[in-house]
Amino acid sequence: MRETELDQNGPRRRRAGAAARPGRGGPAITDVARLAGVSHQTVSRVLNEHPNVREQTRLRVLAAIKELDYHPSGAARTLATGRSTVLGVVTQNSTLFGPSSLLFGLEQAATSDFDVTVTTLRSLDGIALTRAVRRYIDQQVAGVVVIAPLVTARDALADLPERVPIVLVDGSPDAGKALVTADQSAGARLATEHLLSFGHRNIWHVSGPNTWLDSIGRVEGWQAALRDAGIPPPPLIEGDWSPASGYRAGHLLARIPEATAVFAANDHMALGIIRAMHELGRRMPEELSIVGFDDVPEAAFFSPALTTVRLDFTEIGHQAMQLLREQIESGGSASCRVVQPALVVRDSATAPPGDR
Amino acid sequence: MRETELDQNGPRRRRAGAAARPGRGGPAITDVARLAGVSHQTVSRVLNEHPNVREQTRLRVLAAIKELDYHPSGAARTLATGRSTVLGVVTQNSTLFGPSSLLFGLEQAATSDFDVTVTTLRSLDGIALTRAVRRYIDQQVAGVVVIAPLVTARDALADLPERVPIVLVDGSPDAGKALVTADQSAGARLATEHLLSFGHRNIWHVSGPNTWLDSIGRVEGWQAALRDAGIPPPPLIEGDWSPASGYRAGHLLARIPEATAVFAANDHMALGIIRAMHELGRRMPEELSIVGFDDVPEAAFFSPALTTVRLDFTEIGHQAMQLLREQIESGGSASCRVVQPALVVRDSATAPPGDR
DNA sequence: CCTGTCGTTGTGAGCGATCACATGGTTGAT
DNA sequence: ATCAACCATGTGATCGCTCACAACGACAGG
Repeated sequence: MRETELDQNGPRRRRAGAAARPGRGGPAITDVARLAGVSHQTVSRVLNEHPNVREQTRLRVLAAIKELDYHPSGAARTLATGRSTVLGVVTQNSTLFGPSSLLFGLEQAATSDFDVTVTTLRSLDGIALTRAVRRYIDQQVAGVVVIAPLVTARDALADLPERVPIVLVDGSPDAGKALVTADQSAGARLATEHLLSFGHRNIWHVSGPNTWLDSIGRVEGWQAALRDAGIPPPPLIEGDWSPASGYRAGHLLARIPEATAVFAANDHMALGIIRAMHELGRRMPEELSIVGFDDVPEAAFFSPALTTVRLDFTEIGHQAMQLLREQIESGGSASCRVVQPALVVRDSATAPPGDR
Repeated sequence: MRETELDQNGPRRRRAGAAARPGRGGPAITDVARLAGVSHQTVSRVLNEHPNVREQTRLRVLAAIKELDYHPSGAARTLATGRSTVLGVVTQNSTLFGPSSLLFGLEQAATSDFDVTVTTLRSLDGIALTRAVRRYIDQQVAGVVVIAPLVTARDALADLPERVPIVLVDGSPDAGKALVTADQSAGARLATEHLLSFGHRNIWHVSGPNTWLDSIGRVEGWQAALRDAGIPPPPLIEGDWSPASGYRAGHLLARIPEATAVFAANDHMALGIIRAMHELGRRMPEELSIVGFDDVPEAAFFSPALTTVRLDFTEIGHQAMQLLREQIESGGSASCRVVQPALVVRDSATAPPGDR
């Protein structure tokens, strides 16, 4: 397009027609430049909001951009600058409520500034994780977010090249990277203290796998709360987040008459426990008080409605993005943000039998 | 570059050392070429598995690649070829089980061939959807997958440029694009016929919002199954997928004594119904039989364990990727794949009161 | 021995942006 | 009036790769 009056009959450039173009995607920066009657560099300046462009020129360029429906090529820009607007997110291939909510929260927080690409790993072991992050680095992404709730992730991430802004979510602070995490321990404390406040003295815990940092933190919070109340913690029942494991734990608990309350490390295990109690004809919360963790959308509709601990995943996503932006813009340091959970009180906890 | 033995002491180019390099990402194709003693074009041929390269040369190049830990720059390749290995997925920002499982299934199916980038939309209206797809096209993605379970998506996608391979998932066939979808209607039939087989004659349905294609399909299947059995369908109760809406529907149903069975359009609404029945002291399945849809992981632990319809989201993801590959490779046509659901029988359905 | 074809490799020109630097016109201070 | 400083703009190189085409040698057929 464009060809001024001077060379109207000269040899045609590759891009002839204005709209339909054979080879590539859309119009290029030179097309805009020609239409606006400026150099490609001036167009580039307008695109990048460089201050030293006369307002009048700016508007001419903007008009040309609009007329041609021009969109700058990310590939070319990446090639020229050596950095891109793509964010890599590494997460685990699971439909667990936590990780998948986190992903959505992150995506939401990144909108418009960045393009988010996701790699889901079958297992979060060191090798797979390192490889995934390396691949992102090779692709010259602007930054990487690793959702790393597993212990195994910690060590793998320690010896990663420093080349790229990176934020861990739900990981452990000692990796030396920027980190956003939920205060699992505080959440567990909230849950346990809620049960303590009803007078329960024998509060059991069904945990997640001990390979999960979330799990470890919740165990610690539970134990700490009990100890602070001068109560020695009963043995730990380890589950695997699945309702099935909660169900098994429920059957186990049913055989322990002195257990009047249980804190489950997630809502789905709590559901398993509830199910077991239903089967055995135990009444809740009268015979067993239960507190869960996560506040999945359906928790309010369990029978009894589950008292649980809520995490604001959207907030976590926002914090992570903020930390990442800081690093991208100013090469900032490895700070750490902790998001506090909140107790959601419903019907699944009450005073123990003896108290009534 | 090039510096043969001749100018070894000449002025150093930007990239001096083999491994550590200041400016950009890693070694470039020319570095590999130099080390292997061939031209950059030969390296390119090896990278792209061009047939006419002598085996010996090939190996030399491969060795050089390995030694330098060279990774080709996606940006440069995209710029040069005009196409990339990035897949754009457009979905809705929800943590609903279906959409999010779909996303994971898709990601899994794409692994290694493509990089998947996700755009989550707050609402799937025409404008937002079109814009998201356009943005992907501007970025010269290799293909686009749209998870479009809403009616509103249908029209928006009809008048989209043909420039890019595109596959709809969970959309409607009349958009004229390639499509992978679950046979919602057949699933609903399965559920309804299961209830019919117990002798139920008065089978109600709690549907999803009528803006969802899934929802519409399930309603149709339910009605069709009833009509085939010579039973006029009772009025439809419309929910919104949430357990809360199921709960309300449950209370409504409780007032209708002749309703002996209900088919809920998803498991979480089924949970809401169950919850309402618990509250009202109705026994399930004796007083009300329930069948759900989705088979969420926790459905087996509802009380009663939920009979439901399962969709294989991994399969859907695979099919979508396959369709997309066909289009990318051969510019193929707009074929359509339908995945069949399966009934998962558990405890929430039994014969109606009168039959016992 | 000349010529044509094929397999293998190299050369140079893009792709579409940015960056470093050069240029020319205004200003304001000397 | 002179010079520096600054603004607005343009020029050409460059990023790392692929593409089109050229070049070269080997080997066949006339």
